[in-house]
Amino acid sequence: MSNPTIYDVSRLSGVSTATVSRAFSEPERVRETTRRRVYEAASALNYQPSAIARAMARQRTDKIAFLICKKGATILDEFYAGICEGVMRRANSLDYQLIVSTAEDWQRIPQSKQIEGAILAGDAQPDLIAEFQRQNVKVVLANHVSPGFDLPCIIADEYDGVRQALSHLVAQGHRQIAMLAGRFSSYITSERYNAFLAAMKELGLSLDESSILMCERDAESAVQAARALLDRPNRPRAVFAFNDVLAAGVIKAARRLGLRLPDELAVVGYDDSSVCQLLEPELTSVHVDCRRMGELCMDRITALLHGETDVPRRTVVPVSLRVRSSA
Amino acid sequence: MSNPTIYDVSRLSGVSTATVSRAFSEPERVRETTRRRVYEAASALNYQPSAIARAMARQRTDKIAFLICKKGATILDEFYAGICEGVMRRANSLDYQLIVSTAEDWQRIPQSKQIEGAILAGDAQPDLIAEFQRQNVKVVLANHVSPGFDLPCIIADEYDGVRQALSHLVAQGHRQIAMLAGRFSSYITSERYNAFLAAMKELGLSLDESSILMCERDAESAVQAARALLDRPNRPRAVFAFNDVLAAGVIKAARRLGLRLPDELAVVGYDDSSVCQLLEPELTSVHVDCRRMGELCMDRITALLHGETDVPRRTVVPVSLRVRSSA
DNA sequence: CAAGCTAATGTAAGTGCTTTCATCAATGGC
DNA sequence: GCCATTGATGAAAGCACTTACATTAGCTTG
Repeated sequence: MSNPTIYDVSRLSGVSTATVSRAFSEPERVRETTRRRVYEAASALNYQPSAIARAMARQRTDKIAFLICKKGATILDEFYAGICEGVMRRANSLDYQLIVSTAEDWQRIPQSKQIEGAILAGDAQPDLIAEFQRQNVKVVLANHVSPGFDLPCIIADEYDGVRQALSHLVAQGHRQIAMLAGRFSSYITSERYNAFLAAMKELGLSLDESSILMCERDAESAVQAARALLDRPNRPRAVFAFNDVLAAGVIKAARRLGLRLPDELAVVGYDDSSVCQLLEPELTSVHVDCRRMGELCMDRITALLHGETDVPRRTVVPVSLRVRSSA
Repeated sequence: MSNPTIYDVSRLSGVSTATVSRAFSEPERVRETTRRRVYEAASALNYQPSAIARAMARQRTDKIAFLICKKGATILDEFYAGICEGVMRRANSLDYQLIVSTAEDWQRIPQSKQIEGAILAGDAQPDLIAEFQRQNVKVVLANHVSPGFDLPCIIADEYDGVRQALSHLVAQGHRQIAMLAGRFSSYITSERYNAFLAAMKELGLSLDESSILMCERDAESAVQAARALLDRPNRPRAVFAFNDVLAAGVIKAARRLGLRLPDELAVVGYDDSSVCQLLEPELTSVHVDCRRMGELCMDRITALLHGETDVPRRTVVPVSLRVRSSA
């Protein structure tokens, strides 16, 4: 019942275990004929090298973790799922095993996980990072920058995303643009906010304090906020929402007021999540290539693991506005 | 630089490695005072037992895999992400490590992964299952039933879901109900289809061949299909869509035709995905507790791993209609 | 207080690979 | 044909734990 070991293969093929081992991990170092003998024996026995034993001997586990650090976020968040998907793809093709978890769950368990690297997505707590560094685990940050640490991080071009969105609205003739943001706690959202201020200035648009709105991060709060905004006597004709869920809220509110989109109200979202194409009108949104971000994370981790020292610290992935019918 | 081992702790605390080992894995078997000495030494050295070495010695890895088997599906599919989330939660709290991947990616890599169990979500290929069984890996199926195998599987109550949806429409006075399904290839969707036929019959509704529609699985196809349906002289007043994306397509089509919902057209979706609350009107949909499904999968796996023999083979999780404003 | 018993601890043999170093075979240059 | 070289293979020592079994310490009890 127990699995065949390298000894069984060694015996059956008549070569030493060293050769069997080499036949599997460095085939070019063993002669063609012997190699074939080994493979035959192996498949006859249905042998597969044990990853555990290998890890033990090599002192490497080929295991890395993807942790969602944003509070309350899970793999159900499309954005993080997208990054995860990218990481997963790359991890699989590089033959790394990927452990997926949230930072909270992860920290609840004392047991050492023997990972070689960790990709932290979202606002990673400094003490988590420090802990990993102490354990000599390589760390890469996704969608976050942690000032205190000198780590590779992969972020989207917030500034350009906001600029593209606003430029588009301007091109449609809008000059009065309201902004709706979820109450933000994360590095990235405040980054986006700064980008908004900067872009408004750059485009020469006046920034009316009253048209900067904050709400909770669910659609219903967005509806409320949007409603208040749209009820004003001098309501804005364009709204830039910090994410698609909020944008959907704005659209809902507009619909309920009987406004025609995009004529009477233009709406732009952010993230280009799957909901954009399900709304009517379809939502114009800033597309962020989160899969790509995930892939880059994995690339940085492997570079670190290979001992490379000149790993880029800050990689900004380009974004692009997907123009649809909401603006 | 290298991590401290059990020997270091043994030396520092003045007890044997066996005792150190026990102090960590069966604390009750070592005297209070010694235990404390061991812990002190361990924390002084910043020692953490190596999961690898432990796995090696114990012949257990505490590692299980969650594989998305549905073709083309990824962790970005909200439904699978939900199951994954449930599995993850439970896995973490039970101190199992979870490897997440798609079945395709998984099979591309020959290397043995040393997992003890696998949770296969969606239509798992028989040969994949057989392969796992051959390797003595415990298997549980999520959202799928594979007739050829005697495996625990966790599925949602398709029949009841459809029945609830249709009953609700009937309660609203509808008698002519059209159905829109994505071209289905999976076990579950055909199950849902059968449930639809059965429920229609049970409710005494006439089933007009022409009001059973199929389309591709994206929103745009649904729009096309719905448009054709709604253009008919004698158009139906209610549509039951097989999932929320299709339902969103129907709503889009209806909006474009200027129909008022739910008065002129009632729409019910399936899955209760996050989009339901973002649409206007909000989409009435059949809620499936996929997190729960994931948790149950994990429970079944652990039962199997503990050698229990009377593990339930077929667990049906209840569903419930979330009534909103689209119907 | 010795015997007997149990609880606590130690000894050492796995666990299945990798890898260093040594050995041996084969090849080529002269 | 001999010696230096290179390439292929083997022997054996880890890697960091667990655990069966042996041993010892600590109590109880008559």
